[in-house]
Amino acid sequence: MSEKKQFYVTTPIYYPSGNLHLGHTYTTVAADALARFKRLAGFEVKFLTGTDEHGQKIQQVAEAKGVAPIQYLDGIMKDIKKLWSDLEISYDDFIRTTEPRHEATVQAAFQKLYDKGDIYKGEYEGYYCTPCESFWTESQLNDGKCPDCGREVHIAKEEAYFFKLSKYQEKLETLFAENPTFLLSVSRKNEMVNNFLKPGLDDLCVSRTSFDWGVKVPFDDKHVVYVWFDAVINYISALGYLSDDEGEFEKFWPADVHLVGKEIVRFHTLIWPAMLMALDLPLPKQVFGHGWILFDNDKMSKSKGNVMYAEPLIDLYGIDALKYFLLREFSFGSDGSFTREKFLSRINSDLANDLGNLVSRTIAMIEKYNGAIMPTPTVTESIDGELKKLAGDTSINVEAAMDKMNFSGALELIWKLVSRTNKYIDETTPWILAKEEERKPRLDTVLYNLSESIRIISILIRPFMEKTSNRIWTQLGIEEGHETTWDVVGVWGTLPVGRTVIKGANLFPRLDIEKELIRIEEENAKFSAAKTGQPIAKPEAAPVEEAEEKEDIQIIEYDDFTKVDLRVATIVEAKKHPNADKLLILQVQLGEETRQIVSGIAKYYQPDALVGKQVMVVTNLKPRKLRGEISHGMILAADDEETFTLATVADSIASGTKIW
RNA sequence: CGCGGGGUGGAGCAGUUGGUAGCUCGUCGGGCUCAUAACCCGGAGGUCACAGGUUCAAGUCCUGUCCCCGCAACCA
Repeated sequence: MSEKKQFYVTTPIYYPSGNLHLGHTYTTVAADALARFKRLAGFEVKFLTGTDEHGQKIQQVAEAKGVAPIQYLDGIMKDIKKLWSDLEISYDDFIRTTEPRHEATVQAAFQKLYDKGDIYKGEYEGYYCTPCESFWTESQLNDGKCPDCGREVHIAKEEAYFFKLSKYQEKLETLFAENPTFLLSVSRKNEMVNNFLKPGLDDLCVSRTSFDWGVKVPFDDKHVVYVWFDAVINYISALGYLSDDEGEFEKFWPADVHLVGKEIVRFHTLIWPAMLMALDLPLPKQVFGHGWILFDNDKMSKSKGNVMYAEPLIDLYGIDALKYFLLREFSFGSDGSFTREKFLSRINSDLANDLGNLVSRTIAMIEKYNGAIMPTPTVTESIDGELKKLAGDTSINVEAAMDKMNFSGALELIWKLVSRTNKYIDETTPWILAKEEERKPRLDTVLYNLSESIRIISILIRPFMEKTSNRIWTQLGIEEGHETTWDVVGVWGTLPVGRTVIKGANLFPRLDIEKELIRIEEENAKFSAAKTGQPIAKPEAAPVEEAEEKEDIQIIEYDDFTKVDLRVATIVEAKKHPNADKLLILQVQLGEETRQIVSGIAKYYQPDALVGKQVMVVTNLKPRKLRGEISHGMILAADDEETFTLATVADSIASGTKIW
């Protein structure tokens, strides 16, 4: 009678700035699979996700929209929760940092550290980058600009509270030295140690006075708590730390693993552990910094028009296909590139051909050869041994892979069993056995073995694809019960006989790749347009400012079209942007006028090659600075996966001529 | 010397504490016909970017070189 073991897994709390894309989905799906796996394996699981709702940017965005921050947040929250619910994410708790239970813990923790002397009052003077909400030292600046975003910084001085991060330097060094699996994957560890730990840690400024959308410092309400200090506390505030009821905290802390994206590893492996040390709390057992999902090898970004959203994929192919793909295709530690081709080919080969077809042919044979009744195995042959052995081993190996967060490895192992089972059909040739009456007992055994293997597979895939798992059970004529538990996943012969099997619809119909490529693109574009009010556009086209909240732009009136002033321009000068790799600064002739346009075409054109070219230009776009250079208009161009080409005119014509 | 990631058969990727390369797709040939034109078997194809070094042994450690990618808002 042992108590259930606990397992606590978290995702980052997401910053609710708009629509979550496939990248966010990735982390959460991974956490979900892990949580489901652990539940299946008999653990008492706590799976936490949430949103990070404080900070200057939220305040600014809300102000721009003329609503209170919390109203703005409530709206976005609905979308996020809907996405998780569409994906059937099995979180146990969803924490918002604006909830009283969280704010109370933040304040209590802050107070505790202040009382202890690990937070002290000081004065901060430095270079401040407003958009990044970061102070920088002079040596950190890049050309006098913010090293993170490249924009202007200004000297700011403020009274502030500091956390004695430096005090924990040695302890952190020891942590990394003695606990090689604290931070995975390994490359990230080197990054932390080399870049931050070795140079030495400075005390961290943990309060701000420049805005007030945050948790008030309990003993000094001019200050709000620094968003990162605030944010990481969520992992313990959700458990009730320093509240009236610390039951959950005692039960689940320390966390077994924090799943985080690679860009926030620093906060989770230096600052957060130091905070916990200061609070005299045990550290999370592991932080896993996973890679990004790129889109066609590029970081997803709204303005690049290369954001892939989860919703269209779910609508088109279902959540199981998406979850399977995300966790199977990519290696969790490193970056991976999403392409529609990969996605579709995975569905076809792994899900339709291998798994779907296996179930289909097996059930079809039981219907055909045994009147749809699950037969009783009686005649074992040596050839069965290999299948049984692999089935038994697979669950053990899958568990080991999952413990290492090796999701793709786990699925690969499961699919080895799928393949082996398909092969078993070829080896045993049931259709031949069926021709001879006296071999019926052997046929029965073969059919049973196939079904048993499928039963085992259905349990193994359950953390990743619950819907499919359920559908397989229905086809096998079983329900959730003894035979579907993890305890008997590797126990051959558990599947009950005598049940009626039901041949359902194909688990995963084969897809016509060519057609589906187009559908995905269309649906994603439609979704993106509906969500953001922006059509897919070139980078320099996006006047990002109040880009949200416009109506769907599918069809426009003629009058709308005439609002766009298109003209022929002649490029008279082109040079590289000094502070940007992708941008060229062009001087173009528009009739009498010469104006500057910054264009993101450096990748495709040499500056010299452009001079003299006539191009089409949108002249009445609101001017905008791009990396410090004013851009007054936009050059039109077309591109697909292979080619990038400027839109030009068929014959030479005077610059400045209007285009209709 | 801004920071970081990476260079492994045609494509996309794995390669744990160093021991003579694996997977998926594709391709070529064969088998089978229960099944979703699916499944099974076999073949071809890699001097693991390059050059040094450590070692009995290196894709896997060290040094150097070359090349590719990302670094505006937001953000896993």
